[in-house]
Amino acid sequence: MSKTDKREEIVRAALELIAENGFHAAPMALIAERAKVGAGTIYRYFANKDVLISELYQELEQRLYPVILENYVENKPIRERFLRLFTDLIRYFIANPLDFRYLEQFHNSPYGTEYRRDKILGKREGCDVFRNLFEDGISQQVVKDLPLVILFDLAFGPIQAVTRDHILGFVTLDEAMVSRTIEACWDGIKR
Amino acid sequence: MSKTDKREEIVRAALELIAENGFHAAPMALIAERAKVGAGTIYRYFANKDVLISELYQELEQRLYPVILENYVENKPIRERFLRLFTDLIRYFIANPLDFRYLEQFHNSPYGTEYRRDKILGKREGCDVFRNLFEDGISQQVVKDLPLVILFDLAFGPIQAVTRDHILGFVTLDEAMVSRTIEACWDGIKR
DNA sequence: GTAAAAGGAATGAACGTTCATTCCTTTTGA
DNA sequence: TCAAAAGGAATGAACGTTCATTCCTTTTAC
Repeated sequence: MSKTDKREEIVRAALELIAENGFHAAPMALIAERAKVGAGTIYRYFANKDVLISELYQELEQRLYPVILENYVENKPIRERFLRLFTDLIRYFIANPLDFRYLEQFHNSPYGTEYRRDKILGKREGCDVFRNLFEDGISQQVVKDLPLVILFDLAFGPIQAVTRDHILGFVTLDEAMVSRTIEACWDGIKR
Repeated sequence: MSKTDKREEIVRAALELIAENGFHAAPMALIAERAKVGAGTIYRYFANKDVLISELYQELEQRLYPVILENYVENKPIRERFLRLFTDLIRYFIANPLDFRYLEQFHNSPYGTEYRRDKILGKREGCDVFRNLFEDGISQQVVKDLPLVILFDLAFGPIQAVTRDHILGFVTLDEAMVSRTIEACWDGIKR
């Protein structure tokens, strides 16, 4: 096994364990076991568990962005851009439930709160498409004139909730249901 | 200090610690210290930590329900009932941020997922006002004909998100902003 | 071409710490 | 005086992390 393979195996094992049952269910020894690697080996690639968790988060973000931007076109009507962006977002998460569950765990942990604070205070560059979309929407008067944070919550809140419920099996999001759900989100933020 | 006082102190200490920094930041020894009680005393009132956590959750639910039902009237238009219910819900959480943060922590833990599964599968009786409201809305054709779970997510998703962001100081929810946010939620679920 | 030597990646047993829980002593209240 | 309640030190399991050692690859020397 090559060097990068080992790193990948560690990251994959951590993703699986944490996504499936949360941080508390992923001791380093278990991550090592699932990655088929010695416990000490993890520390050749990551300084400690916090670093592993944070780097994994960043990797997932970096995988996600290009995919949802692939079909996104800036100079289209706001509504169309919104539907496209959020449809592709839900599709990505449905196709990659481990990624979704991991991001969720991360956001609901002290790591995530800190991260969010940095993003909102502008200390960290995020995926600016969303911000641009909402700002354009406000200035074109097709989106409600509410604080950006609230618009984000109105859009991402339901998306996160329905995706979680689909992955947990509480509801089935087929293409039609995804579409109707995102239309409903749009109804919430549009003027 | 009377017997019930001690129990209350333990519950209060646990609520504070867990709400402020999550389960991992609330070891039994610290709960005991903050409650001004011996570590062993906790076990006279709760069989173990899981029981303490679950009973505290149920207590918070039991405190919440009467408050949001206080001004709720069944035979009013759906829209009015929706606005009243969710406004009172947000107000309660803003007035009781520890309760909100605790419920959030609980819901985002394995306890919470299990709990939610039981509720959705009907194994546990919940606050049926919400279900009745949405079902009435659908049958009166004023609410979108979507699965109940999705309607819940469309309504509770944003509410949870904005409340969290208010409590974390990312936005300020004054009365006007609460009202506009809940109107936006209504726009999302109404036909 | 081959054997010896070096380098460094990988290992997992061992360590110190933290935690939930238990157990035994002390205090309380009737 | 005694049973119940409270206290907190003791316990052992679980955890993240370290480090002496092994193992494997690459380099060196002839």
